[in-house]
Amino acid sequence: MADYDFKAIETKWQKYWAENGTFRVREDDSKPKFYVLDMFPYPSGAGLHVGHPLGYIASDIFSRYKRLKGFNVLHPMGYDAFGLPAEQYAIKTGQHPEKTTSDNIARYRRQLDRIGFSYDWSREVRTCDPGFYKWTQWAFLKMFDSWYDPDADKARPISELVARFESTGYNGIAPDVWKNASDKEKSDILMNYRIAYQGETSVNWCEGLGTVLANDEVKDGLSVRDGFPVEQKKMKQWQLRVSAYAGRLLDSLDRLAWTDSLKEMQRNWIGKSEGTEMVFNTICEGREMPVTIFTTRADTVFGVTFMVLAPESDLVPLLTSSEQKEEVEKYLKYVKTKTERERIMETRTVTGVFTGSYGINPLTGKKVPIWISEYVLSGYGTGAIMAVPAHDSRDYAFARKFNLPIIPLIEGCDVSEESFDAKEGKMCNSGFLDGMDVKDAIEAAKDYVEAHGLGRRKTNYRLRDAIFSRQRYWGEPFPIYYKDGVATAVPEEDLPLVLPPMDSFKPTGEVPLARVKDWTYKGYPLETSTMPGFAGSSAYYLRYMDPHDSDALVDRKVNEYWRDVDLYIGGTEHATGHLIYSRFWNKFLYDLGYVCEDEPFRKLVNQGMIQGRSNFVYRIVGTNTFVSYGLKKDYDTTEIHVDINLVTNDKLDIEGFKAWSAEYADADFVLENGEYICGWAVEKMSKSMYNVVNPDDICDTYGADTLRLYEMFLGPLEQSKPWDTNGIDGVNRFLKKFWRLFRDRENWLVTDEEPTKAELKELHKLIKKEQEDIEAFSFNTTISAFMIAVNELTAMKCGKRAVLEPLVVLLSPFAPHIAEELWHQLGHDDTVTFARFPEFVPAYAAEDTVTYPVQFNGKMRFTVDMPRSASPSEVEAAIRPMEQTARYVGEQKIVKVIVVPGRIINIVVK
RNA sequence: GCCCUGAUGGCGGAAUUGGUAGACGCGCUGGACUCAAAAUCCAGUGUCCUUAAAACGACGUGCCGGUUCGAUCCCGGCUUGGGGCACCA
Repeated sequence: MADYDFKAIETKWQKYWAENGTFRVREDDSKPKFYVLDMFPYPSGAGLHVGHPLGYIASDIFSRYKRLKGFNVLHPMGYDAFGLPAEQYAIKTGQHPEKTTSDNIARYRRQLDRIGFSYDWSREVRTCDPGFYKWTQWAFLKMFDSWYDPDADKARPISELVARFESTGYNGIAPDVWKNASDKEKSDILMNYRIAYQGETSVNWCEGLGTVLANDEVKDGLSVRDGFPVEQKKMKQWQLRVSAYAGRLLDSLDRLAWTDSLKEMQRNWIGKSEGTEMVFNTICEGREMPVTIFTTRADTVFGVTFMVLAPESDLVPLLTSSEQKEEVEKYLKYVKTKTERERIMETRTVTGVFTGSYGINPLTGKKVPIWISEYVLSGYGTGAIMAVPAHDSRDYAFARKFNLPIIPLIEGCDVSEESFDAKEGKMCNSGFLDGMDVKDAIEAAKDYVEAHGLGRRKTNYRLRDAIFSRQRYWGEPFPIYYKDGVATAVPEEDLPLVLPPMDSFKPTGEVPLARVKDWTYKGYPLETSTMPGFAGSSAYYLRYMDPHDSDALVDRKVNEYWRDVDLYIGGTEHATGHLIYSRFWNKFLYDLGYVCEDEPFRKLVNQGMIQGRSNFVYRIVGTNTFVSYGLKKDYDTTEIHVDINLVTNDKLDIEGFKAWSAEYADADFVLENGEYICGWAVEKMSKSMYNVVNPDDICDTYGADTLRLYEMFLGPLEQSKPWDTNGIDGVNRFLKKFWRLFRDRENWLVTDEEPTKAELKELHKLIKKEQEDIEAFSFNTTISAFMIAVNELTAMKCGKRAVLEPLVVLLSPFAPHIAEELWHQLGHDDTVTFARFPEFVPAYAAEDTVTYPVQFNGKMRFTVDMPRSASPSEVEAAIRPMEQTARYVGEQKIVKVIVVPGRIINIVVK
């Protein structure tokens, strides 16, 4: 093996690692643990493109680095295989999801294996595997069997709640009421408390997908998957009481080493707002009824000129007068016909209808009309608001449209054109609040309301309970059956409840499982919905710890060893979905004592997206002539995507292009400098733009080590960037140079000679740099440092074992195949994976210069570098010309320069 | 509208976070080796002025201003790319 033959090397070591189980791990108390996790992929039909492995490469480098540092590293991989996309793909290709999923998985695995990851594949999980989803179902049953105790602020077994109902009563349910209730009534009462519960609410119904969706699966009124319109519908669905955990999910964010932007996204999603609930008495045709509203601006209560109800509010029928009934019904009908998307698009159109009833302002006793409008949401607060048009832009727009009065409450504010929403200024027209600063007035008003029994302080969250059922086939069946209409748990010992085989599962309006004959348990009908995609991904990180355990999700002892994920790498797109759900899921399991950490992911790094880099050719309109990029301004041209495989460094392979499509077979070209230069643009990587780069192709032409190095060299991990093959030769060249450091065409060059000082310096500079950079996730700069070191050592003709051996270890996290080969060639029998990370000796890396802090009259101002050998008088001579710089101190003259050799320069000025 | 982020040569990106801006790589130019090419190696490469060439000098981190002896970095105001949230009372 004279030259660097990456193909032979990579095949050889991938086989070796697999056969020897090199990356198997087990609990080992003699070593500190480290858990590195990738967000497991959804095995889609398109296979991996070059963007997918970016995060995996980074986490693999970190895992390998930690192993060298002596950690026991858990680094697993698996597949998120249940859910809508797999089912949609299966329907599109006319195959069974089970088949497409396992085909896709096999394909993914083949692609992943080529890149040389150090996964412990013996721990692989698949969410669609009954052995896995047994524990998804189990967790659901635990949630079904628990309630959230607000006093303890944690989940507890529902049996404790039942005991309370029986003995002392709770929440208005007296012991007698409970005892006399029927099974059905008891079940209905408990449903209001269970963590996993069935409830009738307004849900996102997606006709195109034939199922309901959770909030994070909907964007701009369209389904995230396939972009079908979504409408609000009242339906009875299984839900998870995520909202009960809103406060804890928010508070413990502070403890996590996540990026600020991601934490901010979660904070926004949880949406905490502290305000006041206030009771307004209402009158409808003589009948009186209290209505509670929520506001964050209790200080503006003197400016209330009307009230508004959400169209879906339960209060609407109670507060509609007979006179207005027709108008109201017309309006409700109109609201119903609008899809969620239309509602969003028309945020500026103001609609509404008067109910015919009135509310009484509890502070002023003033009577105000009650309206209905879609700008008030039924799901937030109480579904009813007090409207203060002067200081809320939405109320303002409504008041203008329907000619309702506007009363300004802040001195000097101008509300003739728009409302004054800012929380600043002095109050007026506000009774006892007059003259107060707004911020103080808010507090004073809250105090007043509480003191006079008109309401109470209340914290609201925007986070909603998660809709947990899907009217689809490819998901976990609910372990629930209906005994005389009462939802009942399938006993734990009968799990998993296996998804029944079906040939046709296309959405027909009827839920697929309802078409399965004998979908029953002990003769009772089973729940026919299945669980959503996020169910299986909510606790998979726990299952990796103990993937083959049939008695527990994770054994308590094993869990106490691995505890939590130390480093989690994945995309930001999961910020409001998976990353909320699994935190919730984990906290729930923690409450019940099944896991020992209440947060699952200690540190989280978001890798950026890799975008495609498309190339264009320019056809002169109406001809079959193509003009090179630099000359196209002289012609009227059409831009056409060209397959990037026909382009090298933006130069078109003209013959290849002609052969690409019959249409271009006899095309003409207007060249510049004898070449056809293509234009380019950054776009999403997709087949239709002919810009998809397959990692397999890179492995074929350059090798996996080059691919790994190059993906990291492209730029900072977190940043999104286009894939640009233009620079890949550089890192490939580096590996070849690295190889030649060890041997020339015929011989191995490594000797046992003592290294020189200069050689040791290069090595130790690199050790230091790599250590610092990897810990900071700055892999691109490490690679730069490597290139410098290799260039230097090549120039020195360094063939010293004492330098080259540690160098191999340093390279192994980045380019494991070549490192493994060289490691063995150097005479080692063990694998480089468990070599020791070379120890940094500062003395070797020490610079020949000394950095002196320069002080003026004892105050540090700047630093100056001087050769280590310089004598104090030489240093002083070098400093003297800085007199000009010294002028700012106020005096013009350097009186004295004090040099403490190797330490400090103090310049005394007068 | 609100909240995060970014903006540095022809390109991707460095810069010990207030101390020599442009590391490293790509590309480009010239040279060596070769019959030739590929591969490899060497040198040069921010802009402008001066020059045979350089040195020296001036200007340079999206724009305008500020703080500082000194600003890619800190402050204020804009322009602009990317992402998130959006009738949440």
